[in-house]
Amino acid sequence: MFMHSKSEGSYVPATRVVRATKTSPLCENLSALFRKFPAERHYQPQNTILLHGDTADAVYRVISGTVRCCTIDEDGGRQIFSFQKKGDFIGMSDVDAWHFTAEAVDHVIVQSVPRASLEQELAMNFTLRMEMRYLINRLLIKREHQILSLISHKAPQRLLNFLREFATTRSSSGFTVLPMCRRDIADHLGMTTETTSRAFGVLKNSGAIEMTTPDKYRLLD
Amino acid sequence: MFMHSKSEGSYVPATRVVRATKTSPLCENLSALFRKFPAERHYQPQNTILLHGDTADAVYRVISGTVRCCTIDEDGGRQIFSFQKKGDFIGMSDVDAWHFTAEAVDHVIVQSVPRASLEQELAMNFTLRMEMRYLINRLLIKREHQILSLISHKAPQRLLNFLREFATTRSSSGFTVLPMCRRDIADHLGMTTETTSRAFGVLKNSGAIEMTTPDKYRLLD
DNA sequence: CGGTACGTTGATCGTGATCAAGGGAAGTGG
DNA sequence: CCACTTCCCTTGATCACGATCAACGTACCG
Repeated sequence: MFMHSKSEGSYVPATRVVRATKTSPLCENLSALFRKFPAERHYQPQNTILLHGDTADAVYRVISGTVRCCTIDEDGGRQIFSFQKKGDFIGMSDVDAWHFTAEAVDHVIVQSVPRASLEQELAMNFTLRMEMRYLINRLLIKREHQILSLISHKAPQRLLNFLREFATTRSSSGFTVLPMCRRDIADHLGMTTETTSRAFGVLKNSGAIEMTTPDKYRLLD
Repeated sequence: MFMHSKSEGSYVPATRVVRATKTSPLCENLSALFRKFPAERHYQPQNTILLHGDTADAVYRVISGTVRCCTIDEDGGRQIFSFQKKGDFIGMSDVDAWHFTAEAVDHVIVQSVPRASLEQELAMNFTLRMEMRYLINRLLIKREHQILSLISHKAPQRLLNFLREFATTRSSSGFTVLPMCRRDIADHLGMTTETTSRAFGVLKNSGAIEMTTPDKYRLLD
């Protein structure tokens, strides 16, 4: 007898929330650079924005929609490292070739700055260089938190942490909409779709979250 | 009946080895900077080299010995992100405070460059900046490989990958000595000491490695 | 209307965590 | 020098979590 308890409040939450990366830095200089290249590109759901291995000839910023950044291993396994949303930058760390693939989850609009322009600006602008360093350092710290989370948390806790972080960056209040499917969440958290679905069930039954449809949730407690 | 088979060659290896990060980059300018600060510091086993949260007022390079870089979560769980050895740099990514702790595994000798000197040099030296970017990008890619490995490989495979990578960076030929204990390896690979010990057993029985003492191994196949 | 993709739930099985015990090496104090 | 502790490695037994295999309902779409 070791099924999930269906009783209320049985799921221990909190106290171990991944130390949230501080509020997103302003990156004034970087933003200013993007303002010089206002052209927008649109991507339909599931379309590729940039492909692992291709020349990293630009950097991107998400204007709207959700982008998943992932790699595929030789066994066909996919790992989604992050979901990028409005205001997030993509591809800042790569120097020559993309070390990951970026795909549109829903309808996505991005701006891009040619790599050459970025490099030119970087050579002259000290503050921009510092912004980049902070950005990439935060990325590294985030990856290490993900490793820690994978090792020390069970599936429902990882999902809860994800939903919490996702909520802070998306909805200001009330319900949060999940633009991605269960498979995407599973590949992000390192589990199967079935486990993801069951983890949602655990969180609902324990009163940690409330859901109206499979893609809308609200944090409780 | 689902114990490990004790028969020879039963353990499927290879084909999915984490794409090894290329041979370590030269980092000529960075090395030159370190040559200007030849003073060495010595650390006894288990001693702290730098502490998570302290001001990142220097960067380090390992002269000899092995350093473990780790973080401790609020439940006491420890995650060792990397073992740094001769020639490796430590603390290049942090801008203000250390986001991890570095400890000596065995007797360790390091050199250090004051942060201020690094920053001064960075401001003037384009090549040095590029070296730093490559270094940190490789670090990020390495972390993402670690995540992928955690998700898609079983314990013996993870251990084998670790032993392979460790061997390439340590011993040129023949046997490789493990300076760290099972607990350190376990905390690096995200498993328990018992599982680590059993994983060694699997690799030995499958003919993937050969061991004389618990801290000396040789890769076969 | 059939096909497909997605979410959910159930049943079973395997990996690894956990609990427990024992052996060997090294250090300490009598 | 030996009793004693302590740490590390190993092995065994059991159990929980999550993967896997399977089935089903629903929404969407050509």
